[in-house]
Amino acid sequence: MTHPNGPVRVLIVDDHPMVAQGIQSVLESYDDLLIVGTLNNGRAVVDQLETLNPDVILMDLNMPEMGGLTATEMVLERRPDTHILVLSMHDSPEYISSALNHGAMGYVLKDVPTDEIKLAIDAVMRGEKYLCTGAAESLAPKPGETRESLTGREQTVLLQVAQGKSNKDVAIALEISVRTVETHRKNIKRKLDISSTAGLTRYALEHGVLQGTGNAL
Amino acid sequence: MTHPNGPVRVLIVDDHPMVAQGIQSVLESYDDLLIVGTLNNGRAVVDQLETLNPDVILMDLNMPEMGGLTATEMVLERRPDTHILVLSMHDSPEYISSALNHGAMGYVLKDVPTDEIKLAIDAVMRGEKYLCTGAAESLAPKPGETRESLTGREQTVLLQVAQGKSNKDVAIALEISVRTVETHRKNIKRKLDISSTAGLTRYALEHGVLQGTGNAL
DNA sequence: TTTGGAATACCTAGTAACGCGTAGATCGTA
DNA sequence: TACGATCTACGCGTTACTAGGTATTCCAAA
Repeated sequence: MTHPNGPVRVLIVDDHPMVAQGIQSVLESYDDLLIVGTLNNGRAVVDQLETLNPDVILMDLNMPEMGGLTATEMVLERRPDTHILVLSMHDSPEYISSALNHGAMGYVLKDVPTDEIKLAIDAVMRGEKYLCTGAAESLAPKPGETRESLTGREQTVLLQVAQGKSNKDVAIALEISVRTVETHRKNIKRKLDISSTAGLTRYALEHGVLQGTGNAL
Repeated sequence: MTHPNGPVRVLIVDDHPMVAQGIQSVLESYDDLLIVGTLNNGRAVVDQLETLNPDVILMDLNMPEMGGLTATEMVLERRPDTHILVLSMHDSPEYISSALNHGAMGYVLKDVPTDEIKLAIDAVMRGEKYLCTGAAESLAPKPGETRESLTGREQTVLLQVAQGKSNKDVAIALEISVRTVETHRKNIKRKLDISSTAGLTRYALEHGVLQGTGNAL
């Protein structure tokens, strides 16, 4: 650690100035925290990592230029003992587990009370993982609802379908037979209990399967 | 006006505490503003309108219980000279014009610099409408892209389609013939230059046609 | 080595949607 | 009143998707 007993160096990353400002004003009142900067995209984080030398990064996910997930990976490659705490509006399990898989130490929803951020920072600085209430609930397997998870190939197909491609288009793109695409699509619908293409698209949109995709229709 | 020369009474409404806190911390530095409260849903605004007596309401759109549009309408019914300034992440023309049609005096995107909020407040208090840069650009008709707008009926059909209904379902729901639904659908696709159902769904989701709809697939 | 999931592919029949086109009924307004 | 826009509706041939299946290959785990 670079801070035997000094304040925890916190970097705030969010493309919405209002959010960044809000977090900053909350954290400024704690004298064991030092805000070393606020940035608005992932690229800037990677660029200024050495200079700012943060212990904890509060990282938004959806940002222009470079998203939070990519930035998280790149930061951890360069400085593996940085503690990354993801801040996000999205509470779907796909987002949360994806963030954790990319190396984030915690996940806090933007609709939690502001002082919970301090709890999260303390936790990750102790080396613990931290999930806010909503995030933990979302990840927990629900009793009656053992959601059958999609295989990798099925997610790929779902992504394509949600982008507006026909079965034939998907078949060409993935270099497989149309029949195969039909089978995957059939299985996806069965697993998710969705009957329409519109439903598939909404699922993909709401569960982050499309993350990193452009918005072209 | 209830404030001949006193400070402007500002009410902040946002379901994300971090955003509310951020706005508050920005506005607290202006001594001609008085923050009379922060609420997290539209219902609370309507309930406490008399008590808080705000001159300006900074209103988020997407909130649980009661959204910003409904709240705006209800507030203006009760106190027509309240100035409502919408704060939103969404920059699609549908959102913006919808907000203005519901009586909002201004529209500010959440990704603008924080001090622009003060400009917006000053503007609406002078009785002017205020659109932040991104919002104004989004509303302005683009030269090469004279987006043909959807008729009311077409929006209705689009909503149904995006909810996952088949043409037949829509026909039953709207009590019209399947042929008619097909025609509307055809015209919508032509106008928006979209070829797939998935595209329609994404358009509906991203442009707020589905606002106020539950999330059931 | 056997088992099982995943990915691949095909069959059949039926239903839905698409892409052309055409056209009557309203309604507001120029 | 005549025009334009909107909403409504239909024909017809083609293509796409759906809902039941079954089956083969591959690879990893038991």
